Amino acid sequence: MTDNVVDVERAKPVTLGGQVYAELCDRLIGGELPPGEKVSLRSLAEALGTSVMPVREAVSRLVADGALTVSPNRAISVPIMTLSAYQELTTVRMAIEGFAAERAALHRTPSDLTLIRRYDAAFRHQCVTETRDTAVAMRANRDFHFAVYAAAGLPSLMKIISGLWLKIGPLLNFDMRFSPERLSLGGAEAHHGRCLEAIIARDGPAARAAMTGDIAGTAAFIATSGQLHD
Amino acid sequence: MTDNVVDVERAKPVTLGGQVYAELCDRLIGGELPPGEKVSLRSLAEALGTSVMPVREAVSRLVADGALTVSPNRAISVPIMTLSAYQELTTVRMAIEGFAAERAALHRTPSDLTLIRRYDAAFRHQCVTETRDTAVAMRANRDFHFAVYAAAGLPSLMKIISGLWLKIGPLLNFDMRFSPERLSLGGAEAHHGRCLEAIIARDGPAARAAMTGDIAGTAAFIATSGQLHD
DNA sequence: TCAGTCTAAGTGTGATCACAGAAAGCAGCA
DNA sequence: TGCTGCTTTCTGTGATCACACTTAGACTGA
Repeated sequence: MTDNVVDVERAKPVTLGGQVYAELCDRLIGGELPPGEKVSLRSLAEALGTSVMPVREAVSRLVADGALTVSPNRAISVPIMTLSAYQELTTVRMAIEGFAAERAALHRTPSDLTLIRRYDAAFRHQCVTETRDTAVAMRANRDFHFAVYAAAGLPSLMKIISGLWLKIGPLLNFDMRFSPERLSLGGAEAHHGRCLEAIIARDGPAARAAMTGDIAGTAAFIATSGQLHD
Repeated sequence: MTDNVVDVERAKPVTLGGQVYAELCDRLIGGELPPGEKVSLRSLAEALGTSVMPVREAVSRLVADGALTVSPNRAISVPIMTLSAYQELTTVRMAIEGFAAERAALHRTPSDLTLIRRYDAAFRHQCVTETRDTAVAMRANRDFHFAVYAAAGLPSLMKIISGLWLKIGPLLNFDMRFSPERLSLGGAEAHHGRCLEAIIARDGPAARAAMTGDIAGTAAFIATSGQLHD
């Protein structure tokens, strides 16, 4: 989890394996690899123009993160989330990301605040515009969240949250492709707005409440999409 | 992080790389690899009787977890924690493990309770006995904590906590080797007792308070050992 | 005795080969 | 048409080799 794509600022990894890891992270949270998709080391290596070695290392890390699963048949695929697993992940996210938002409200610097404001405005713009680009909107949403988490000033917590988003990403983005009009159905704009205000006011509990509300909202949205079984 | 050693129950990994990963985790949290120790792929492979390939995969995962670091010189070593990094990790631990304890108090089953009781008794026994075995005591402490976290019923949270312990382990256990008599100085027994009682009484906030108190106590103990700089 | 150089061993990373096992495609029979 | 059995391809895993780079050490020179 040294250099997840979800990190706000990222440097191009020096090692080839690291680049493949970053590339796979991008595809994963971008919804290009839908849940259940099988992944082959050799075909991926050929597609990326490298040998299997860097792909092996990247996939190994992704499997360790839980972003990919290896079947008993040794087949690698994007995990198909069950309803209970998703609910569990949502519970964990509300606790951890809620805590991060609370810390952010108490420790944010002025530069943190301008960054958060910028991404909030970008997301809000995508919500009201007619020619809505889902990918851009999702990117703005991600940037907003991680700008908040970065303001908490806890790098190791950011890495943990990155790992959580890596698991949530495929489901979230793949669903969004099929129903982009429901982007703001969970009330994301409202939650973001309340979170931003709480951070401005240095009101920790309110920031936590807004963030957990946002997560619960998107979770409810996903639950109604019918992609989850079990 | 598929199969950390710190997990309470673990199955022997089928793949050779997984076995090496488990072995390295054991050495790491057991204090056999002190902070700053350099690690070589080939020598490790020879010591474990395998080729470099499985070691490479294991080390790659450990580096991704932050349990090992690779220098700009591409040298792999156990990271030397700075004081600020340790404080940050402690903050994160108090939030996450505190939440886990709170959840455990609310969701524990009778079988969870018997397990927690057993490990608490084992740790307490090591604290009062004359012929104290530090390694056994640390093992009991770890088992107690993870029995509590397992009772929270959130597997993904357990993996996250495992990752945190992987970073804390070397420092904690290596320090303990030099000052075993201070094992109970942080008031670990008292905190464990209060945590157990809170879990029995299904008192979430009390369980969280006891757990955060325990973590803060060991953190203060480490801070006085003088191993931390910067 | 000390500084400088130069060689040799060791480092991680990437590529290629070898191997056991699992799918998949396809022919042949009922 | 539908099922069985074989064969070919493809899978991940482990081992080995190649390469650029760093580092430790001995050796030479002053």
